[in-house]
Amino acid sequence: MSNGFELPLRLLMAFRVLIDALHEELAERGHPGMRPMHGFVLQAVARGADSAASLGRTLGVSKQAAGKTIETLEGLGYVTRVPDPADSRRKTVVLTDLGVDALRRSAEVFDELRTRWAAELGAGRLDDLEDALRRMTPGDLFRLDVPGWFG
Amino acid sequence: MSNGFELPLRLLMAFRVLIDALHEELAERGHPGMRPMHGFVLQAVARGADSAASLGRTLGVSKQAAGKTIETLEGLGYVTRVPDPADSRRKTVVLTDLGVDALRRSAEVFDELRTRWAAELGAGRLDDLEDALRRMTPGDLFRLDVPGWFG
DNA sequence: CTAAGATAGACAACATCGTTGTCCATATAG
DNA sequence: CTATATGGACAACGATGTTGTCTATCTTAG
Repeated sequence: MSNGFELPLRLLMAFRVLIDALHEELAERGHPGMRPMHGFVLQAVARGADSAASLGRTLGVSKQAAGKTIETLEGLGYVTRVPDPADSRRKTVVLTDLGVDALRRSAEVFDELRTRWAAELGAGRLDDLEDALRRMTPGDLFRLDVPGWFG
Repeated sequence: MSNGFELPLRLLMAFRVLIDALHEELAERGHPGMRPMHGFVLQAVARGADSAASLGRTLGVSKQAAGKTIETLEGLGYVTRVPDPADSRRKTVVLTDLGVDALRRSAEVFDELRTRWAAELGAGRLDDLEDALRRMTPGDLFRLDVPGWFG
Protein backbone atom coordinates (compact mmCIF):
# COMPACT_ATOMS: atom_id res chain seq x y z
CA MET A 1 0.00 0.00 0.00
CA SER A 2 1.31 3.40 -0.93
CA ASN A 3 1.88 5.66 2.00
CA GLY A 4 -0.69 8.29 1.19
CA PHE A 5 -3.49 5.82 0.59
CA GLU A 6 -3.58 4.70 4.19
CA LEU A 7 -4.61 8.02 5.72
CA PRO A 8 -8.07 8.36 4.14
CA LEU A 9 -8.73 4.68 4.64
CA ARG A 10 -7.93 4.89 8.35
CA LEU A 11 -10.08 7.99 8.73
CA LEU A 12 -13.03 6.18 7.23
CA MET A 13 -12.41 3.05 9.28
CA ALA A 14 -12.11 5.07 12.47
CA PHE A 15 -15.40 6.77 11.70
CA ARG A 16 -17.06 3.40 11.12
CA VAL A 17 -15.63 1.94 14.28
CA LEU A 18 -17.11 4.77 16.33
CA ILE A 19 -20.47 4.81 14.59
CA ASP A 20 -20.86 1.04 14.75
CA ALA A 21 -20.02 1.09 18.45
CA LEU A 22 -22.50 3.90 18.97
CA HIS A 23 -25.36 2.01 17.36
CA GLU A 24 -24.56 -1.18 19.16
CA GLU A 25 -24.90 0.73 22.43
CA LEU A 26 -27.94 2.71 21.29
CA ALA A 27 -29.72 -0.53 20.41
CA GLU A 28 -29.27 -1.66 24.00
CA ARG A 29 -30.49 1.65 25.37
CA GLY A 30 -33.87 1.83 23.75
CA HIS A 31 -33.07 2.83 20.16
CA PRO A 32 -32.64 -0.36 18.14
CA GLY A 33 -34.01 1.11 14.90
CA MET A 34 -31.69 4.08 14.55
CA ARG A 35 -29.43 4.30 11.51
CA PRO A 36 -26.21 6.29 11.37
CA MET A 37 -27.87 9.01 9.36
CA HIS A 38 -30.69 9.51 11.83
CA GLY A 39 -28.46 10.84 14.58
CA PHE A 40 -26.96 13.38 12.24
CA VAL A 41 -30.38 14.50 11.12
CA LEU A 42 -31.66 14.83 14.68
CA GLN A 43 -28.60 16.91 15.47
CA ALA A 44 -29.27 19.14 12.50
CA VAL A 45 -32.91 19.57 13.51
CA ALA A 46 -31.96 20.35 17.10
CA ARG A 47 -29.51 22.95 15.83
CA GLY A 48 -32.17 24.82 13.89
CA ALA A 49 -32.68 23.01 10.58
CA ASP A 50 -36.35 22.61 11.47
CA SER A 51 -38.02 22.40 8.08
CA ALA A 52 -37.61 20.16 5.07
CA ALA A 53 -36.09 22.93 2.98
CA SER A 54 -33.65 24.20 5.59
CA LEU A 55 -32.71 20.65 6.57
CA GLY A 56 -31.97 19.95 2.92
CA ARG A 57 -29.72 22.99 2.72
CA THR A 58 -27.93 22.08 5.93
CA LEU A 59 -27.32 18.50 4.86
CA GLY A 60 -26.50 19.29 1.26
CA VAL A 61 -29.37 17.32 -0.25
CA SER A 62 -32.55 18.30 -2.07
CA LYS A 63 -35.56 19.39 -0.07
CA GLN A 64 -37.40 16.34 -1.38
CA ALA A 65 -34.76 14.01 0.01
CA ALA A 66 -34.83 15.87 3.30
CA GLY A 67 -38.62 15.57 3.32
CA LYS A 68 -38.42 11.82 2.87
CA THR A 69 -35.91 11.53 5.69
CA ILE A 70 -38.19 13.53 7.97
CA GLU A 71 -41.05 11.24 7.03
CA THR A 72 -38.98 8.23 7.98
CA LEU A 73 -38.01 9.75 11.32
CA GLU A 74 -41.62 10.69 11.92
CA GLY A 75 -42.61 7.08 11.30
CA LEU A 76 -40.03 5.99 13.85
CA GLY A 77 -41.40 8.46 16.36
CA TYR A 78 -38.34 10.68 16.61
CA VAL A 79 -39.90 13.88 15.26
CA THR A 80 -43.30 15.37 14.55
CA ARG A 81 -44.33 18.13 12.19
CA VAL A 82 -46.44 21.03 13.41
CA PRO A 83 -47.82 23.83 11.25
CA ASP A 84 -45.94 27.08 11.60
CA PRO A 85 -48.40 29.78 12.72
CA ALA A 86 -46.17 32.52 11.30
CA ASP A 87 -45.87 30.95 7.84
CA SER A 88 -48.59 28.60 6.72
CA ARG A 89 -46.42 27.06 4.05
CA ARG A 90 -44.00 25.69 6.61
CA LYS A 91 -44.32 22.69 8.85
CA THR A 92 -41.88 22.97 11.68
CA VAL A 93 -40.04 19.78 12.53
CA VAL A 94 -39.95 19.20 16.28
CA LEU A 95 -38.08 16.52 18.21
CA THR A 96 -40.34 14.24 20.22
CA ASP A 97 -39.38 13.06 23.69
CA LEU A 98 -38.02 9.96 22.00
CA GLY A 99 -35.97 12.12 19.66
CA VAL A 100 -34.58 14.15 22.54
CA ASP A 101 -33.75 10.94 24.36
CA ALA A 102 -31.97 9.57 21.29
CA LEU A 103 -29.79 12.67 21.14
CA ARG A 104 -29.06 12.54 24.84
CA ARG A 105 -28.13 8.87 24.68
CA SER A 106 -25.98 9.44 21.61
CA ALA A 107 -24.06 12.19 23.35
CA GLU A 108 -23.69 9.89 26.35
CA VAL A 109 -22.30 7.04 24.28
CA PHE A 110 -20.03 9.30 22.23
CA ASP A 111 -18.59 10.65 25.44
CA GLU A 112 -18.01 7.10 26.71
CA LEU A 113 -16.35 6.15 23.44
CA ARG A 114 -14.14 9.18 23.58
CA THR A 115 -13.16 8.26 27.13
CA ARG A 116 -12.32 4.78 25.90
CA TRP A 117 -10.12 6.26 23.17
CA ALA A 118 -8.45 8.54 25.68
CA ALA A 119 -7.69 5.54 27.87
CA GLU A 120 -6.20 3.69 24.93
CA LEU A 121 -4.23 6.53 23.39
CA GLY A 122 -3.65 8.80 26.34
CA ALA A 123 -5.63 11.98 26.75
CA GLY A 124 -2.91 14.16 25.27
CA ARG A 125 -2.59 12.15 22.09
CA LEU A 126 -6.35 12.15 21.61
CA ASP A 127 -6.43 15.92 22.04
CA ASP A 128 -3.63 16.19 19.48
CA LEU A 129 -5.58 14.03 17.08
CA GLU A 130 -8.67 16.20 17.42
CA ASP A 131 -6.61 19.35 17.06
CA ALA A 132 -5.06 18.04 13.88
CA LEU A 133 -8.43 17.05 12.41
CA ARG A 134 -9.92 20.39 13.38
CA ARG A 135 -7.10 22.11 11.58
CA MET A 136 -7.54 20.14 8.37
CA THR A 137 -11.34 20.32 8.11
CA PRO A 138 -13.70 23.21 7.43
CA GLY A 139 -15.25 24.99 10.38
CA ASP A 140 -18.79 23.84 10.79
CA LEU A 141 -20.19 22.31 7.62
CA PHE A 142 -21.66 18.93 7.85
CA ARG A 143 -22.79 17.59 4.53
CA LEU A 144 -24.74 14.40 4.80
CA ASP A 145 -25.16 13.27 1.23
CA VAL A 146 -22.87 10.39 2.04
CA PRO A 147 -24.70 7.61 0.18
CA GLY A 148 -24.92 9.52 -3.07
CA TRP A 149 -21.56 11.16 -2.67
CA PHE A 150 -19.65 7.96 -2.19
CA GLY A 151 -21.26 5.62 -4.71
CA MET B 1 -21.99 20.33 20.79
CA SER B 2 -21.05 17.66 23.29
CA ASN B 3 -17.39 16.86 23.37
CA GLY B 4 -17.59 13.27 22.17
CA PHE B 5 -19.74 14.11 19.18
CA GLU B 6 -17.02 16.09 17.50
CA LEU B 7 -14.55 13.24 17.03
CA PRO B 8 -16.57 11.07 14.62
CA LEU B 9 -17.75 14.16 12.76
CA ARG B 10 -14.20 15.39 12.24
CA LEU B 11 -13.10 11.94 11.11
CA LEU B 12 -15.81 11.88 8.48
CA MET B 13 -15.11 15.44 7.39
CA ALA B 14 -11.40 14.75 7.11
CA PHE B 15 -12.13 11.72 4.97
CA ARG B 16 -14.39 13.78 2.72
CA VAL B 17 -11.85 16.56 2.43
CA LEU B 18 -9.22 14.12 1.22
CA ILE B 19 -11.49 12.21 -1.13
CA ASP B 20 -12.97 15.35 -2.64
CA ALA B 21 -9.48 16.75 -3.22
CA LEU B 22 -8.44 13.45 -4.77
CA HIS B 23 -11.26 13.44 -7.27
CA GLU B 24 -10.81 17.06 -8.15
CA GLU B 25 -7.22 16.23 -9.07
CA LEU B 26 -8.10 12.95 -10.77
CA ALA B 27 -10.60 14.74 -12.97
CA GLU B 28 -7.79 16.97 -14.20
CA ARG B 29 -5.49 14.03 -14.81
CA GLY B 30 -7.64 12.00 -17.15
CA HIS B 31 -10.20 10.39 -14.83
CA PRO B 32 -13.20 12.70 -14.65
CA GLY B 33 -15.76 9.92 -14.25
CA MET B 34 -14.31 8.20 -11.22
CA ARG B 35 -16.41 8.03 -8.06
CA PRO B 36 -14.99 7.60 -4.56
CA MET B 37 -16.02 3.97 -4.49
CA HIS B 38 -14.24 3.11 -7.73
CA GLY B 39 -10.77 3.71 -6.37
CA PHE B 40 -11.44 1.45 -3.42
CA VAL B 41 -12.70 -1.28 -5.70
CA LEU B 42 -9.71 -1.01 -8.05
CA GLN B 43 -7.44 -1.27 -5.02
CA ALA B 44 -9.26 -4.38 -3.86
CA VAL B 45 -8.99 -5.94 -7.31
CA ALA B 46 -5.30 -5.12 -7.56
CA ARG B 47 -4.76 -6.71 -4.17
CA GLY B 48 -6.26 -10.00 -5.26
CA ALA B 49 -10.03 -9.72 -5.05
CA ASP B 50 -10.24 -10.60 -8.72
CA SER B 51 -13.65 -12.19 -9.02
CA ALA B 52 -17.17 -11.06 -8.19
CA ALA B 53 -17.45 -13.46 -5.28
CA SER B 54 -14.09 -12.69 -3.71
CA LEU B 55 -14.55 -8.98 -4.28
CA GLY B 56 -17.88 -9.22 -2.50
CA ARG B 57 -16.25 -10.94 0.44
CA THR B 58 -13.45 -8.40 0.59
CA LEU B 59 -15.80 -5.43 0.47
CA GLY B 60 -18.41 -6.91 2.74
CA VAL B 61 -21.23 -6.93 0.20
CA SER B 62 -23.10 -9.65 -1.67
CA LYS B 63 -21.53 -11.19 -4.75
CA GLN B 64 -24.40 -9.74 -6.78
CA ALA B 65 -23.61 -6.22 -5.61
CA ALA B 66 -19.94 -6.77 -6.35
CA GLY B 67 -20.90 -8.08 -9.79
CA LYS B 68 -22.84 -4.92 -10.54
CA THR B 69 -19.94 -2.76 -9.45
CA ILE B 70 -17.59 -4.70 -11.71
CA GLU B 71 -20.03 -4.23 -14.57
CA THR B 72 -20.01 -0.48 -13.97
CA LEU B 73 -16.22 -0.34 -13.89
CA GLU B 74 -16.10 -2.47 -17.03
CA GLY B 75 -18.40 0.03 -18.72
CA LEU B 76 -16.05 2.84 -17.70
CA GLY B 77 -13.09 0.92 -19.12
CA TYR B 78 -11.24 0.37 -15.86
CA VAL B 79 -11.43 -3.43 -15.79
CA THR B 80 -12.15 -6.33 -18.10
CA ARG B 81 -13.29 -9.86 -17.35
CA VAL B 82 -11.44 -12.80 -18.81
CA PRO B 83 -12.43 -16.46 -18.45
CA ASP B 84 -10.30 -18.37 -15.94
CA PRO B 85 -8.71 -21.35 -17.74
CA ALA B 86 -8.28 -23.19 -14.45
CA ASP B 87 -11.92 -22.82 -13.38
CA SER B 88 -14.49 -22.29 -16.08
CA ARG B 89 -17.02 -20.92 -13.62
CA ARG B 90 -14.84 -17.93 -12.80
CA LYS B 91 -14.26 -14.80 -14.79
CA THR B 92 -11.10 -13.13 -13.58
CA VAL B 93 -11.32 -9.39 -13.18
CA VAL B 94 -8.28 -7.68 -14.65
CA LEU B 95 -7.31 -4.03 -14.49
CA THR B 96 -7.03 -2.39 -17.91
CA ASP B 97 -4.27 0.08 -18.68
CA LEU B 98 -6.74 2.78 -17.78
CA GLY B 99 -7.42 1.05 -14.46
CA VAL B 100 -3.73 0.76 -13.70
CA ASP B 101 -3.29 4.43 -14.58
CA ALA B 102 -6.16 5.39 -12.29
CA LEU B 103 -4.52 3.57 -9.40
CA ARG B 104 -1.14 5.08 -10.13
CA ARG B 105 -2.60 8.59 -10.34
CA SER B 106 -4.60 8.05 -7.16
CA ALA B 107 -1.50 6.98 -5.29
CA GLU B 108 0.28 10.01 -6.70
CA VAL B 109 -2.40 12.42 -5.57
CA PHE B 110 -2.78 10.78 -2.16
CA ASP B 111 0.94 11.15 -1.63
CA GLU B 112 0.73 14.81 -2.61
CA LEU B 113 -2.18 15.34 -0.25
CA ARG B 114 -0.33 13.65 2.55
CA THR B 115 2.66 15.88 1.89
CA ARG B 116 0.36 18.88 2.07
CA TRP B 117 -0.97 17.67 5.43
CA ALA B 118 2.55 17.09 6.67
CA ALA B 119 3.44 20.65 5.71
CA GLU B 120 0.43 22.00 7.54
CA LEU B 121 0.65 19.86 10.67
CA GLY B 122 4.31 19.00 10.78
CA ALA B 123 5.52 15.55 9.80
CA GLY B 124 5.67 14.33 13.37
CA ARG B 125 2.12 15.26 14.20
CA LEU B 126 0.85 13.61 11.03
CA ASP B 127 2.73 10.43 11.91
CA ASP B 128 1.19 10.57 15.37
CA LEU B 129 -2.25 10.96 13.86
CA GLU B 130 -1.77 7.93 11.65
CA ASP B 131 -0.37 5.91 14.52
CA ALA B 132 -3.37 6.75 16.64
CA LEU B 133 -5.82 5.82 13.90
CA ARG B 134 -3.95 2.61 13.20
CA ARG B 135 -4.22 1.73 16.85
CA MET B 136 -7.96 2.31 17.02
CA THR B 137 -8.97 0.56 13.79
CA PRO B 138 -8.92 -3.10 12.78
CA GLY B 139 -5.95 -4.41 10.88
CA ASP B 140 -6.80 -4.64 7.24
CA LEU B 141 -10.51 -5.00 6.67
CA PHE B 142 -12.07 -2.47 4.45
CA ARG B 143 -15.81 -2.72 4.24
CA LEU B 144 -17.25 -0.75 1.39
CA ASP B 145 -20.98 -1.02 1.95
CA VAL B 146 -20.96 2.65 2.83
CA PRO B 147 -24.17 3.72 1.07
CA GLY B 148 -26.29 0.99 2.63
CA TRP B 149 -24.50 1.10 5.93
CA PHE B 150 -24.96 4.77 6.51
CA GLY B 151 -28.48 5.41 5.29
C1' DC C 1 -51.97 47.84 -3.32
C1' DT C 2 -50.93 44.95 -6.72
C1' DA C 3 -48.14 42.14 -9.62
C1' DA C 4 -43.93 39.39 -10.04
C1' DG C 5 -40.83 36.45 -8.14
C1' DA C 6 -39.14 33.40 -4.41
C1' DT C 7 -40.02 29.79 -1.22
C1' DA C 8 -42.30 25.57 1.28
C1' DG C 9 -44.02 21.34 0.64
C1' DA C 10 -46.25 17.39 -1.94
C1' DC C 11 -46.42 14.16 -5.76
C1' DA C 12 -44.55 11.51 -9.57
C1' DA C 13 -41.10 9.42 -12.48
C1' DC C 14 -36.75 7.77 -12.56
C1' DA C 15 -31.63 6.31 -11.42
C1' DT C 16 -28.52 3.93 -8.46
C1' DC C 17 -27.11 0.57 -5.44
C1' DG C 18 -27.97 -2.48 -2.08
C1' DT C 19 -30.68 -6.82 -0.79
C1' DT C 20 -32.70 -11.85 -1.19
C1' DG C 21 -34.12 -15.70 -3.94
C1' DT C 22 -33.49 -18.70 -7.77
C1' DC C 23 -31.13 -21.01 -11.33
C1' DC C 24 -27.43 -23.30 -13.97
C1' DA C 25 -22.75 -24.78 -14.77
C1' DT C 26 -18.73 -26.42 -12.75
C1' DA C 27 -15.49 -27.99 -8.86
C1' DT C 28 -14.60 -30.66 -5.09
C1' DA C 29 -15.11 -34.08 -1.36
C1' DG C 30 -16.82 -38.34 0.56
C1' DC D 1 -20.31 -41.58 -8.73
C1' DT D 2 -22.95 -38.73 -6.03
C1' DA D 3 -23.67 -34.97 -2.84
C1' DT D 4 -22.36 -30.55 -1.65
C1' DA D 5 -20.21 -26.10 -2.35
C1' DT D 6 -19.03 -22.37 -5.30
C1' DG D 7 -19.12 -18.74 -9.24
C1' DG D 8 -21.93 -16.06 -11.91
C1' DA D 9 -26.33 -14.43 -14.00
C1' DC D 10 -31.16 -12.95 -13.78
C1' DA D 11 -35.21 -11.09 -11.53
C1' DA D 12 -37.86 -8.77 -8.05
C1' DC D 13 -37.73 -5.68 -4.51
C1' DG D 14 -36.53 -1.79 -1.10
C1' DA D 15 -34.17 2.27 0.26
C1' DT D 16 -32.53 6.66 -0.95
C1' DG D 17 -31.14 9.93 -3.85
C1' DT D 18 -32.29 12.88 -8.09
C1' DT D 19 -35.16 16.23 -11.31
C1' DG D 20 -39.45 18.16 -12.75
C1' DT D 21 -43.93 19.91 -11.83
C1' DC D 22 -47.65 21.80 -9.16
C1' DT D 23 -50.11 24.56 -5.61
C1' DA D 24 -50.15 27.59 -1.80
C1' DT D 25 -48.12 31.27 0.46
C1' DC D 26 -44.84 34.81 1.55
C1' DT D 27 -42.02 38.85 0.11
C1' DT D 28 -40.57 42.53 -2.55
C1' DA D 29 -40.61 46.06 -6.27
C1' DG D 30 -43.10 49.39 -8.57
